[in-house]
Amino acid sequence: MARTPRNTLSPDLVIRSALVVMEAKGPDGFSLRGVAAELGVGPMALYTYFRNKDDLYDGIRDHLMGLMPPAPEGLPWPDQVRSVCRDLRILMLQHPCLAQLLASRPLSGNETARVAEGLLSVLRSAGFEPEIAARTHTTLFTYVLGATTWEIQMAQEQSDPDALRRLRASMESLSSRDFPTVIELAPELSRTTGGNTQFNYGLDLLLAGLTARTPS
Amino acid sequence: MARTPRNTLSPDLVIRSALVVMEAKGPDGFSLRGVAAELGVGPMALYTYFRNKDDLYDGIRDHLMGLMPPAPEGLPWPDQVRSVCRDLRILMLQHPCLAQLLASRPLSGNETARVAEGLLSVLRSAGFEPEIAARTHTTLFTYVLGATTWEIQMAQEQSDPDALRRLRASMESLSSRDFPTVIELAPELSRTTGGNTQFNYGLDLLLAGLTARTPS
DNA sequence: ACGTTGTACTATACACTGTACGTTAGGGAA
DNA sequence: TTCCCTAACGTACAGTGTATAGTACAACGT
Repeated sequence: MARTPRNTLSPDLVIRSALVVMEAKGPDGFSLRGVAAELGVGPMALYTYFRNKDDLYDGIRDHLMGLMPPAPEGLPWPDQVRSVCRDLRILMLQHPCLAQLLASRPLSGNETARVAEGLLSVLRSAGFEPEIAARTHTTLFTYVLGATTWEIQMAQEQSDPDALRRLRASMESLSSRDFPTVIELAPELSRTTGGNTQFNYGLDLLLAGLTARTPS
Repeated sequence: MARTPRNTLSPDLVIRSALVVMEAKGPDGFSLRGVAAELGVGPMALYTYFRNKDDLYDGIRDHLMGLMPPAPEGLPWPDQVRSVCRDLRILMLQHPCLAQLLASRPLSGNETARVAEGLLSVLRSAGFEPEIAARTHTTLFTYVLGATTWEIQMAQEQSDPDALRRLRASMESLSSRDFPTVIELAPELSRTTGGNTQFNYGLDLLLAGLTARTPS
């Protein structure tokens, strides 16, 4: 039996292969068997390094978070915050599966903590009390999560002709008496370009509210 | 063969059973076979009313959106906006699967359109230009989506003793030299009570930014 | 140099999934 | 009554995560 040599695998190698499979087949087509095949290994081999599929997900998430650049230094704190939020959005757009991984699994891991540390320390240095800093952090994080998840969702929809056709059909079927505003604004609402503008708009609203509460 | 009589099923009945299964077994344990069993029917019977599982998801989502109360009238617009956002959050908390359904499927259906119409018309009446109203709508919606998804996630985590133990372990393993702020604020960040406060904090930030841009 | 042991990987198997396909029976229309 | 349409059925398939048991290899103590 052509048994593969020992120690060809490692947690990191598994994670990288998992990422390859995930980006190739999409989060839905992702399977442990696919990862194992990518590695030329039996499906159960992965269980040496990860307790189960969710555990592997956590590994992938933390690995992706490791790609986040550090918070920039030497800028006014609102610009630092803006920068971190934009970087996270960009990373999520580059790796669409990250959105799902962030939304469906608890946060853990060193890289994830590193990112949190960056944003939190910016807020603390800006003079926010601990509790307010934590609340602000959560608000910013969840805004980026929701906004970017939605952006990815819209983009995928727009790229699937079948989904697009069905969406148009369901729009057409709306009574223009009952939903005048929705119909009036349908083009704006399903706009896929201008994602930057949309994201920055909401982020600036948050930052405007925040700077109005800047500690003395 | 004890064949069930004709026309015992209907799209609405299927959706209601699906909802029962979903709330009983959680979104992960949800399966078409489970729904069929709940209805006392073979798995393939569902395909008479829904093209596939995703189509059924859309039906459930729209059904849940039908539970949204209409936007209140006779209040200043910021209070109307606040009310709609809070109502959506509450609905998502009552039906945790809604968060997932909103994040992973495009919006369609009459009830979903009704909710959008409510918020959009409030914004238009407040004097926002069409494009700004649409952007604001998306911002508010995505904030509620992200914030409440996260809140649900935290709550589920807190209720699973195994997940909680592993989270604590991963917190302990963080170097207090590299992540002083995360460690200092760990209690605040993983706080599960005070979800109202957290949600309202972010919502108020957005509204503060918005009212600062109120059209003349 | 040689058993021994722990471990990295394999093989098999199970319960389960969504759904394609073909069949059958009940109710309404002619 | 006859016929047809269609709602619900049964069967089958490819695929899933993972429990369990087995196997061969590397390192180690003697």
